[in-house]
Amino acid sequence: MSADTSSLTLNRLSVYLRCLEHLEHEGVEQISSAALAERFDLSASQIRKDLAQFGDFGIRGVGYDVSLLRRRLVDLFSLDEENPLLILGIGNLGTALARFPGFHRNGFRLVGLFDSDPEKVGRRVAGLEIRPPEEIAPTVSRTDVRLGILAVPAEAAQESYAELVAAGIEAVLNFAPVRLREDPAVPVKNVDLRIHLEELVFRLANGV
Amino acid sequence: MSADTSSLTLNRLSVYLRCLEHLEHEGVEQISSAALAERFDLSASQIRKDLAQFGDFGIRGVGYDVSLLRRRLVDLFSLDEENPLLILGIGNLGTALARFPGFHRNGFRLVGLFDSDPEKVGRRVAGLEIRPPEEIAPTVSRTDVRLGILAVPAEAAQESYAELVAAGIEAVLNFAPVRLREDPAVPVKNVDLRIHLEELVFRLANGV
DNA sequence: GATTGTGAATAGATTCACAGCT
DNA sequence: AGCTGTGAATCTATTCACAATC
Repeated sequence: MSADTSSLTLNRLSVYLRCLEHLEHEGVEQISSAALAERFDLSASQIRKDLAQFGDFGIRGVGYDVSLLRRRLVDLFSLDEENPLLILGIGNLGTALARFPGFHRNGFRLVGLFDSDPEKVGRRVAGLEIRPPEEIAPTVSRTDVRLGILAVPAEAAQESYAELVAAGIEAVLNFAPVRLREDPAVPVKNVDLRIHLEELVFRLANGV
Repeated sequence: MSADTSSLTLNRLSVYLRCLEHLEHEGVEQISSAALAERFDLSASQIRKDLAQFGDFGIRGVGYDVSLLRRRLVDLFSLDEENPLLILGIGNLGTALARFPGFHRNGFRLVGLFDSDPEKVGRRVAGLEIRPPEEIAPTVSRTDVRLGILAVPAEAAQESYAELVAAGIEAVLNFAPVRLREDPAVPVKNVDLRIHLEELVFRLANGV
């Protein structure tokens, strides 16, 4: 299947999923691409093209069945299962992420919290006990967790990424403001909060 | 000046800034676009094109002066001043963001925390007292804060955005997983953590 | 009559390749 | 001799416009 889908398309599909959840909650049953675009300030032809990559989800002359399309997208992203996650680095940000509701429902489940600081090991956050990094590999074997969230300080990020790779983690969401040297088998998605602020400040200073 | 710079370019410039900070810390004084690209897995011609949009920062035959280029980028993003920020919604995520070191140095300064929950008003987080949303407007007048971070639950996001707009905030970083109906004068950048996880899960399930 | 799915057209971003400096 | 800055070439993404379908 289309493994060559761009990040742009995939990320828009996630947005459509949020919109559909919203509409289903409101009790809307059918919607056309034009109405969806109007309602959430999207592009109708882009919605159709994005969706058409994965199947004929709509009905010509009618539109899309909100609930059915939502289920299709949930299925596309394997969100019907509970995808296990672990977090390495339980500082301020790691703690907040551990408590973040979106990581406990909606297709994800936190199965481990790790920190190299012996002071933190043994504490409980969000119902899980913080464990030392040596225990990542056993957790991977036990739970089949494939996704790791990296929330360590910038200095430790490269080394911590290597620990995740060595333990068998297959993809990493990196919150450290550092460009990691990637292992080709373990893709990294970076989330750098300052990047967004910097863009907004630039635009404010330069008139959009 | 080029106010028509794409987000793609601006975000890469932020990445270059991180790389230069790293290099300066290591004591590197000069670097060519090719070496920079090699070191951080970037594209040399793209680095040159991105930088050339804002001036002739390099020296032909030599490369870029690390410290000088870093200062140019800091200047470009107005990070030499301390850009004031406020946060609306001091739950788990808002609290973590308030404590996030990147929002206290590196060109930003938190000047206000707001929450509509009377239980929370009066508590102190990261050295600031949480205040009710009515006090956003006075804070805007007093501190000239232009940037607001929205960290409220999804249901409250649209209304809270409207409060920020009404109080005179000029740009918003939205952490709620909702597409906001935007006021054309107050741009929104969305940070949806689930989007990234969903992309990674999709790629794992479909072989990159 | 309305709306999808899609090839063709346009717009935008990246890479190439080299002339122009140091 | 080496590396930047940049137009031209390529690649990617978005929008248009309409035939196919309900």
